[in-house]
Amino acid sequence: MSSPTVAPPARERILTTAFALFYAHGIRGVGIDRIIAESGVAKATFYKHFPAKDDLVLAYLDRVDEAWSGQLHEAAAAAGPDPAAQLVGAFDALGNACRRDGYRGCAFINAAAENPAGSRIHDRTLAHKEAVRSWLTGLADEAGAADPSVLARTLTLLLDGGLASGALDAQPDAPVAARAAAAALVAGATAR
Amino acid sequence: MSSPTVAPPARERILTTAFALFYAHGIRGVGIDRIIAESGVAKATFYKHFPAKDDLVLAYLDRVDEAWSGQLHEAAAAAGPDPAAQLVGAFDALGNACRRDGYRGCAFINAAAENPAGSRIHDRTLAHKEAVRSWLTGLADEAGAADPSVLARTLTLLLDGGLASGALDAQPDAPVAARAAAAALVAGATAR
DNA sequence: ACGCTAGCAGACAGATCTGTCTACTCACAA
DNA sequence: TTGTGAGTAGACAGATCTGTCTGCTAGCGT
Repeated sequence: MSSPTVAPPARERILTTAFALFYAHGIRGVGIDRIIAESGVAKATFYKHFPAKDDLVLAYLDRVDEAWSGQLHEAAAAAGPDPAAQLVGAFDALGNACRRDGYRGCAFINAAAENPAGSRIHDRTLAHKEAVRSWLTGLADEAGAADPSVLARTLTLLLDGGLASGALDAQPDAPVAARAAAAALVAGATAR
Repeated sequence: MSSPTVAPPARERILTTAFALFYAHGIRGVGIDRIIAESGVAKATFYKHFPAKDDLVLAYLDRVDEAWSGQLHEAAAAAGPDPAAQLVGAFDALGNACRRDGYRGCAFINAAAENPAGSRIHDRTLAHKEAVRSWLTGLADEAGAADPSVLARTLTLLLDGGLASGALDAQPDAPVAARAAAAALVAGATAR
């Protein structure tokens, strides 16, 4: 045992609580008061760290981005050094995510669904998806794909489709089918 | 010409208004008062037709289901009599949808994102997705796919992915890539 | 000892949202 | 003519939600 659980800083508590609540109930479905109550923080403290609810939402999305990108990269890396194998291996992250309890789809897609097109939240979602796609494009390029950007785009479709539909029926065949389709498409696109 | 368009019935006006507003701003983003005001209906009338907001949402989703299924079937039929070609042709509906102005993704996915897992709205979404998938499974079967349910599942992933990500960046290459991938997968699965 | 910063506790204002309820109008059919 | 059904107009209750503001406490460096 180390120190007697010193102190969890207020900002961190808020963010952790918001992460769980936003994801589980949707952004509009969770009020500031509830976040305040469940994170055990004073209202003034909350508004010192996050001047408006949207600021908290953005911080939440950043945390989601960090987590999801990490899982994607890890899964890809676990597939070994071959870029083509990494493209397919990334889909293991999808399977893991869908299997997790309380899984409710892609937090970014959900957030974008609740917010108008020009909003900061919508833009952040776009940036996230773009980052994933450009990472996949890089891998596809290394793998020698005929058209890396098309392959990457196609793979993001499978990924997003798996994220979206896996949220509905919990049946595990969605990520399996996604992975298999990815393998076929990667093989087809890199065949020489 | 039949009857001279007698009167615009209240229920219909409500539904039309709700369709536009819910889709554009999200379900939680539109209040009853606004629907009342924009459809030019009295509050009592509204609550006579729809005892609760959720009832209106359900009616809205039914209308969406009708429209989207219709477009899917039409696009498939336009591809001719060959079931394999129909599976690919269905993706033209995706392209048309993404190209439409004010396109904001799949109304069902968006609705599910705003509502908890056990809700009637969530269930309705599930039923819709299930209906699409079983229709695709039938086509895949007719097309002689080795495993019709896996092919259908894979195609729904591409479809949902296109619906979800097409909502973010308006770039038209998503539906194009989806269609191309569908063609490749259908060809691969039905090859003998 | 002093002041600064971080935090806690909670009242409060103002807006908004769902749903109820009363009262009136109009068309139409018995 | 009289009743019924559908609709209009809008006040109202009660909840909830965001954001502000006032006080108080406690650690910490100087």
